[in-house]
Amino acid sequence: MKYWLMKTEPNTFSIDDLAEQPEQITCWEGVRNYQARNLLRDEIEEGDQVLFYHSACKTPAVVGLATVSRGGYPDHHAFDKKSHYFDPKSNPDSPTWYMVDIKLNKKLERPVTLAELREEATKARSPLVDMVLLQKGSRLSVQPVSKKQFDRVVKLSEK
DNA sequence: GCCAACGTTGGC
DNA sequence: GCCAACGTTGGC
Repeated sequence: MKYWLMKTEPNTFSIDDLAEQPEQITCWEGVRNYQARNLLRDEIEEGDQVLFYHSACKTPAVVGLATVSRGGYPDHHAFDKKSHYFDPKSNPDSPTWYMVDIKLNKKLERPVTLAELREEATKARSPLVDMVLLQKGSRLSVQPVSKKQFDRVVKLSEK
């Protein structure tokens, strides 16, 4: 089993929006970055665990936990001319873009803010020192997280 | 709203 | 293949 962090802008799709989906499942469509695409297509599998992160908002934070309920499959929104995510490069015979489905596990009792993660990362031997999210200039919207990092974030949410 | 960092595009 | 211009991300 692997661990991931996925970013979303709460104005577009928040943890509460996920909670309102049927079966609390959503497809993670619209990722249009090749590095993230490769993860979605090749690495992320059913059963993997996800940190659900709110970005580009007042208080950026990990706000929930989710489970991958379906591994990588073509993002059909790219084929739909009417979709905001339409991309003429992609076609059903040779899809450029992929997505996964995730299911809400739980909303964290207490969000773990970016500021808190940064502070935690300054501590000696913290597993968060090399967390991708905290690297300068890192903007990858789907990123790997180690088990230790995942567990530490969960623990911080229980404080 | 500002702006640094990064990714993509396209001319040459 | 280089690189300038442009677009996007995302923290602050």
